[in-house]
Amino acid sequence: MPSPTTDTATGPSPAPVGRRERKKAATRQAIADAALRLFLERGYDEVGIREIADAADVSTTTLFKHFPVKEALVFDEDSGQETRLLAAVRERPKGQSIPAALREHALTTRLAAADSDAGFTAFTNLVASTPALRDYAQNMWLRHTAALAQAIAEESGLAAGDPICAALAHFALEAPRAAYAHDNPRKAITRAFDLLEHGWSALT
Amino acid sequence: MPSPTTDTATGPSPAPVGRRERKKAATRQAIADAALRLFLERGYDEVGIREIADAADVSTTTLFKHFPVKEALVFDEDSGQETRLLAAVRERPKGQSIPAALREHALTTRLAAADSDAGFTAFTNLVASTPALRDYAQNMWLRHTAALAQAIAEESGLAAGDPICAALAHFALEAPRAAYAHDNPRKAITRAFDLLEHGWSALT
DNA sequence: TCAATAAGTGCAACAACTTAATTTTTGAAG
DNA sequence: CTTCAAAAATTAAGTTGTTGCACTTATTGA
Repeated sequence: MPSPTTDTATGPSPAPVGRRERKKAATRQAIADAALRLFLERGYDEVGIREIADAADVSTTTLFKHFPVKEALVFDEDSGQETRLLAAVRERPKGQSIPAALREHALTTRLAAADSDAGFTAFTNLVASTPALRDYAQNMWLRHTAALAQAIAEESGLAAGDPICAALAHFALEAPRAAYAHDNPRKAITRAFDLLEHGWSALT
Repeated sequence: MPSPTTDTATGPSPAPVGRRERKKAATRQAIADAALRLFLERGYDEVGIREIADAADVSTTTLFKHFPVKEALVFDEDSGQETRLLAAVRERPKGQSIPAALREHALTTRLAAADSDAGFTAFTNLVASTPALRDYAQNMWLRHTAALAQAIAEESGLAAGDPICAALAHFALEAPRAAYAHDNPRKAITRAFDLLEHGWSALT
């Protein structure tokens, strides 16, 4: 689940270099911010594309150059999340196991986004209460697990279709979700990944 | 995966009684048939709603009274499928285990639809090659597993959220899918459900 | 027979999205 | 600094899925 906030820290997001790319990124961000604000204020279905474009002071065509469909406005930095997730596996320190890398990623990136962000709950509610967004998020989640499963297969040398890869990918993305309901998410995540780590090392 | 063909046999579908309901069913079928024919001929995205309505000789308003969204035209009898699936579990003969009931249902209903229907492959290809339909089918599939999981929980007396129910539901719907790739689907299904049956009896 | 109800119609409208032609902005070469 | 090609944004005019509304027609049950 992507965080709705603006990237302020110099995180792992590819810092735009030229003025051109910086401006483009700024426009994109202005659109996403305006959209999220309006959606949270009045609900996803009550806000039209034109209105968002007006609020961000761009034309609707420009809006669609940045976001292919309306739903994508809500899951703005989703593609970045997936990139970082795959990077966490592919570029993990030598000697670190794949589940360990995933745990680290879950603890740093995902938990940090969740509890530093005050609007996170509101965001989650928005998605949960809007059918169109629920469906979109669900399919997004499936694409992420598929991509992660493939990356795991490549990194571990297992066959691309091996169900173990799919299962690990599935659990690794499900664990943080389940942990939010827990009173101590940090601990819940750690223990869940302990389980995965043991199972993984036994099976590979 | 639902079969695209018209119901001709007196299957478990609730036979319409009054003239009114019969007519209604007839229009619905006319629309679905026209839609599928056009989609197979020219592709999902190349056929508009208005064209389908014309082909079925109804107004677009009427079309949407029968099918809430365009995608639903393709998965016409999906809701019936789900009903029959749940019924197979809930109304199984006394003494029959849940996995056994699911196997029977897979063997009769689902396999029968698949290899009796010449257009089945074309239908599958249509869905697989159209992103909108892939996504829709995926979400449909998830709703089915959720519904099945709940039915299994009720029938077995396990807690509603028990992961075992979700897992059995998942595998029971996945098995026939995987079996189509096999050279002898009937045998593949039977063996897959043997596995589930043993696991189930051990765990409950 | 008659009134209630449900199915179907025609049309206009809206919102999401596309396309094409045009203008502005920008990075960099001369 | 000027010039120029490409990227980004705009304007305007569609197309398409989907809905609302006012209305007709057919079926049903009393």
